[in-house]
Amino acid sequence: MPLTRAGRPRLHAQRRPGTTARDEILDAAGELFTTQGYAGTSTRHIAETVGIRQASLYHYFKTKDDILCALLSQTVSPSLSFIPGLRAARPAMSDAQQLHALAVFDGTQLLCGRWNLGALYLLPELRDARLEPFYSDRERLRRHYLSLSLAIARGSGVDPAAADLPFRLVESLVNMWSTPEGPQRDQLPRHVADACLRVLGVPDPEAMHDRTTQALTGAR
Amino acid sequence: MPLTRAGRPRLHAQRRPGTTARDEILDAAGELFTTQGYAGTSTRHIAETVGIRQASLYHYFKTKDDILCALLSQTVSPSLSFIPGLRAARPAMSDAQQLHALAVFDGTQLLCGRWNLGALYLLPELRDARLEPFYSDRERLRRHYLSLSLAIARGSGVDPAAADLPFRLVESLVNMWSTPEGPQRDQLPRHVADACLRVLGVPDPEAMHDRTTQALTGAR
DNA sequence: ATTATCTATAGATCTATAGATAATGC
DNA sequence: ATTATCTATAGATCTATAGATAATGC
Repeated sequence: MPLTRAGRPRLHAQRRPGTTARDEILDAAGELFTTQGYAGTSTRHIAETVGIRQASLYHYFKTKDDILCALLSQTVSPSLSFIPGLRAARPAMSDAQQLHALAVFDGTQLLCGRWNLGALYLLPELRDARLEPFYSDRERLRRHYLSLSLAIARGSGVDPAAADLPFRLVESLVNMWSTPEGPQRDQLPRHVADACLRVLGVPDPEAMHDRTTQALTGAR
Repeated sequence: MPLTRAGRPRLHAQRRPGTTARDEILDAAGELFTTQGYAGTSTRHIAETVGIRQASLYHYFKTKDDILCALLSQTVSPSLSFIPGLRAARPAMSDAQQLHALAVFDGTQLLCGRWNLGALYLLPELRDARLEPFYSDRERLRRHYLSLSLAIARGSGVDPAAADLPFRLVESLVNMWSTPEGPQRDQLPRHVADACLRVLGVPDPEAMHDRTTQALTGAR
């Protein structure tokens, strides 16, 4: 419980949330990268936003690129980790119920962060070799959406060309990120998940969602 | 029909399509802005891609910003101009038929260009005061999608929260731009338009599309 | 001694301007 | 004379490194 910490004191008091300087930097970079883009954000600008000198960033990150990597690694993995649990829930949950649950979880992840980090994946400037691991995680997530969607489309008779759209619908939540706070915004993932099923020809997804809740809680 | 043109000759032969130097520059900038981002593309890089010197760009554009504006102005306007024609087609075309036709047209616009210019609207770095006119055009387009969608959702009983999704679905074509050439890709706008209606609770949009074609051609 | 910051700066860029040059047009 | 290009460069960045400084920890 030290009141002050080792090292030369900063010129400015802390302005960013986070228990470590590293977290403060990531918070500032998260805001700036998602609003000004990666190339459009200078290391000086990040440092100023944190309230430290530009060179001090390099005590925590070897390069500007490393800051981006640290941010990206927070993003896709929770949704990927959600998948094994879904698999285990078979056959209690139908493909449609699984897709719905994944879309709600993934969509909530995208919307609930302090910054719109999901939008980083859509920046064309980031198609870089160094970032390949992150994009391949994301591609694995997309494939899972795709295989669930294909199975559902097969069952309903909808053209399989529609099977990429559920992933795209959830992804488009990053373009709705600025929706003002309120129940409207909180329900977006649910509505998008419903839309995913409608696109695949499943009628009445709302009722199905209620059945899912029952299946998971064991209620009648 | 001059074999050469006025002015000092270039050091390199033409590499980019276009009848004027201005068009060559826009073609190069279109490729680079959409793949490397705006801030990530230097004027030197654009000039090298065209095959001229960096300073020569400034004979055609006052600033780097002006190049971007010229590109953006090519994008939304065709879809906006498509709307009055749709309005005139009422009441021969239902709201659902109008939305479908708009989505096919708009989606085709997005996919058929030489570069993925629609993606420029999703770059966060471009939320700039100077570009406001372009974003407000785009917002007008979104509102039109929204009002058609709301009317359709009212009719089908689907939650009105779904009414923003058709615009988002069409918009997500910019993330599918790299789909390899072929019938698959050509039919994407059609499938997305179908999906727009399914999201709004319209069953069997394919059949409806055929009826639209009949209404417009006057066939039986 | 270790740590976290600071100051200072090298070297590479980046945008935009000034003015020279080499064609055509009249 | 006009035009489209070129060369050269000013001045403002930008990333990253070197090394000084001012705390705590032992």
